Amino acid sequence: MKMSDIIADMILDMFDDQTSSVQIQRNDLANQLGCVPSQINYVITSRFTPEAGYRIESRRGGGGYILISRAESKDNTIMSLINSIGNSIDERTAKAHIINCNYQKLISDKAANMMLAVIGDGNFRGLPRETANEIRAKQLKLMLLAYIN
Amino acid sequence: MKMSDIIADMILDMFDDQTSSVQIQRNDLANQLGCVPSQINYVITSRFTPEAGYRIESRRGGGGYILISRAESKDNTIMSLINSIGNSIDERTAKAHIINCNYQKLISDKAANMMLAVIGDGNFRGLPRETANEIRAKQLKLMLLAYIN
DNA sequence: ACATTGAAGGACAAAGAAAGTCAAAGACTA
DNA sequence: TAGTCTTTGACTTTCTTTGTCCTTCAATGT
Repeated sequence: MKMSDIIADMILDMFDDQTSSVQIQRNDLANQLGCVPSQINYVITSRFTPEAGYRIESRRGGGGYILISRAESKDNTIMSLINSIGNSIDERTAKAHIINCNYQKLISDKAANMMLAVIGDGNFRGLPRETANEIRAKQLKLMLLAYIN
Repeated sequence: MKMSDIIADMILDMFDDQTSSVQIQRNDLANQLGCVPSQINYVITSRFTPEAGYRIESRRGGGGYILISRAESKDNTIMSLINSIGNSIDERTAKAHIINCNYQKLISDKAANMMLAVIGDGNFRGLPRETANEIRAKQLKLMLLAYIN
């Protein structure tokens, strides 16, 4: 079996029905499994993606950690929205999605306002349209994910 | 748990709903917790910052002390944080502000996670650093503003 | 008043502890 | 065999801990 799969399984096993997040020590885990630390990063970036419903946080330095949280939301409406957003989205479409989610009570007013603030074209003034659309897509997906976590 | 976090929690616990300021004896506290005195300074400068709504006063010599006072209103604190952010901010600083706000209970976990998701460097990959910093600053300010409205 | 002394706190740098990045090399697969 | 996925390792960045030396202040004795 591939090392990457072993690592991924290991992490997956740490989630149980109760907990929706898992904390690991990168070096410890690497040591325990006999791989180099950076392979943990590889597994995380290739398998524990936003599209798969995972959010990553980390801290360096003494007592550092990597925290992997998964979306625990029953309604997967938002998850499928996340997956439907490609790697680029324009302001109009993004706005429509947000307003729609809010209208359906999937996200709160406050969250919707924060999202709208972020995806506004004004923030990307000066950038090529396509670049802006790509950044917007990444950010929107991550925000939605953070919201349902 | 990290010593720094223990110290920060200890100080936070000394605030109650009534009192908006806390006085400590650096050496006593260090002794009590089993760390070196200068670590108290580290915690204060890294966690109890003006941006997070704290003001520090101190006195040396016999009977010296450190006085930590916090701002009364959460919204005011966030407003002054917004004002302290210029038109450019790097990931590290933005992250520190967000984590701090969350730590001080100025913003919810969910909001903090959404903000962290947005300001992450990964979203801006490929852009010149300064361009990314400018976009990040705009977005962070707008999000904070959306949060308190 | 003045000098001395000891009790604080401050500043800063070095060492230590994690995690992140990136690119090159190797292995697999269509 | 081209293209993708994995593995590895060297180097970087960030955060924390520790220690040493410096400055300030109050009390005290002359």
